[in-house]
Amino acid sequence: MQRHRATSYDVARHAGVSQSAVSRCFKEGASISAKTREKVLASARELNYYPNAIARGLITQRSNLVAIIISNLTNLYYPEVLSQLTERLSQHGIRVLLFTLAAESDVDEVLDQVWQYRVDGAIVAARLDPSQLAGFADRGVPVVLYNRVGEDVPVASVCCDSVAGENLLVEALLAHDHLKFGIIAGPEDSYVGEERVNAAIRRLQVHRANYVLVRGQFDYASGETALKDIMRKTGGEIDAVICANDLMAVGAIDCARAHFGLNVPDDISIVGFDGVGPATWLSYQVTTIRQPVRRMTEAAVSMLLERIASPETSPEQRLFAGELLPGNSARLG
Amino acid sequence: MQRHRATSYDVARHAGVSQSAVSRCFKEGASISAKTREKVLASARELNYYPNAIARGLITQRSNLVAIIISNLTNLYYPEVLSQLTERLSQHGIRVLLFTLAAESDVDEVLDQVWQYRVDGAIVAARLDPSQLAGFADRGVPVVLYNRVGEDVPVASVCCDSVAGENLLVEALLAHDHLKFGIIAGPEDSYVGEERVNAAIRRLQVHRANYVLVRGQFDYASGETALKDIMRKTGGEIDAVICANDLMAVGAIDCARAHFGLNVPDDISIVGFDGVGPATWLSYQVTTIRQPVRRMTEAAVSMLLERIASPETSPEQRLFAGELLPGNSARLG
DNA sequence: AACGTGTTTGCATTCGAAGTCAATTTTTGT
DNA sequence: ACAAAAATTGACTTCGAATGCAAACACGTT
Repeated sequence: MQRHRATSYDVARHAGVSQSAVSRCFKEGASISAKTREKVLASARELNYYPNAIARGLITQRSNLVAIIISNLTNLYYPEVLSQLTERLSQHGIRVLLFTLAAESDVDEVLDQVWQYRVDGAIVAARLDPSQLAGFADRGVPVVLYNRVGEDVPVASVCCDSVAGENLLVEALLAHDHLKFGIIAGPEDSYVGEERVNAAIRRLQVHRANYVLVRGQFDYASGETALKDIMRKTGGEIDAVICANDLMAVGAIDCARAHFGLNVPDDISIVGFDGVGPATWLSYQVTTIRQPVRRMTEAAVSMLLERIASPETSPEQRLFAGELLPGNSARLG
Repeated sequence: MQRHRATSYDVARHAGVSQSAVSRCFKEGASISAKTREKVLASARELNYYPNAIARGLITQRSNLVAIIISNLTNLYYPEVLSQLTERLSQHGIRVLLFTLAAESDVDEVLDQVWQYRVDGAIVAARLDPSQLAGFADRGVPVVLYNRVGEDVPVASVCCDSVAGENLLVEALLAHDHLKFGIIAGPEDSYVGEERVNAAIRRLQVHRANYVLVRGQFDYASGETALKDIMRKTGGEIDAVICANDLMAVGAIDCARAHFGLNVPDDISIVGFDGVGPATWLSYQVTTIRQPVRRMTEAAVSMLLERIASPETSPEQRLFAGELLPGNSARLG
């Protein structure tokens, strides 16, 4: 039995029916009598037959595969997103073809592969330029962007509202006598990173507050070094640091305490974004915006399924408000 | 161009050659003249043709897909493993079909899907019983287990040596006057969890040391509650806590500090296992065993590729020693 | 010009399941 | 019991690329 895996013909022969009958047994609502069905399923079980999804995909023009393209799996926020997306898709009988990117700008190499597998759709958490988006449109492959919107081109997308979130944070800080700000941005090619930082800056400018900006890489280590940079640049004259994500906030908090002997939040306030696991750990309790991950992944999957079912569904942006986690890393009360 | 994606026939017609010629252009080392090749590739580019991997898979009996089955993506350790595996496989032209499990014992439901997609191989970080392993063997699908070994059945596997690792930790603790131990285990259905805990216990027994055991779920919260349990059960008479992974160690450290006002490591030593990111953060600096993830993923991928190329390659276990990270959460000096 | 060698090329078939259509069986109504 | 309607069935074709085989071609020799 090992060399040659059973095909529908093998099962048909074994059950004394035609291949068509076997095929129909595995399709919901196909015309088949209960008796034949039983007979076929028994043979299938005996021969260890599983329909070949590859062959099925070829004829039905539906691979039941969805590509998930994701940039920083190591970012603590994405693993949760990924596992939720996978779980939800799998409940709908759809498998996940995973593509990871070292940097958000590496999408191109990956897309070639995506086209070859004739995926039914894609969920993308990476920046796509208009020509890349056109690639999806040309091939009739629905996409849903995750935490990104189509630049210039309308695309279906699910986002957590960066602007509203940063406004909440900045307003809260300003309302409690913070005047001098540091900002720890993400890498320049990150969409969310730029969006969050720009939102914060705009808000600070409205209030004519001062700030210095330093770039990090979204990881713990860059939170540390970025804070050092900020302290050096400002001579320690800093009330609050706004970080583009929680992981850098955590790095900055540790650095403030260990390296500068500062008390967080009494001497310095540090805020993040995401609401990932470590943000709520007792040592940090980061003041941050928590993204409603469950609702967002739910939305992404249902939007995608909808578009797979009817490709002409028009683009839609779903913007979810984040929740302010007061935490204890900022002086807010 | 959108409705109907170009096929090799379209390209053939456009370039004025046969379909065979087109096919040969996309195969390394096939018999094709430079001139035709150019012509075909030009047409392919113009028509936006990408070979259909589904159709190719059907005829070649190779899907170029590998299943990765992984249990706790939220465990901080696995995202890194997953992204490295994906990256390495993708360098060999192999795509990843991802299957996530809520609990390690849910494998069965997932395997049905795996069979349907005719994957060329699988990397599994979940417990497989002999009958499940037989399923792979029967179908000639090579498997490599990650951090697990075949129970009763020999299977290719890559592991970090739990026994050696725990021995290092326990010996170090015993050598520095720790006498009363707490153990925070993982869920019962976790392979690595049990292996680590059993190794630690055996070592403690050799030295006739006392211990109490409490079960957690491998997450931060259960590290906290488990420590509380241990403190309650022992009335606080505890020198060291051995945790089945870093995440619970971090939870326990925070709990010891915040809830019991203990100083780590002066009042209590807490050790973990994995060497994940947060373990090295300044607030924790967990004394732990770091798994050589890069070497392990490299080994897993190359073992799998080897077995895909020659299915008769006999089972092999590769056991990697972990490195003791002294950290600063245990009194070892 | 005829021959042999080696390279390109196209034809025809194959992979495994799904779906169309016509033939057959079963069910229903009278 | 019989015709008409409905349900079930099987033969055959289809999806798109790969490949064995034989035909066609290029090129160098004599």
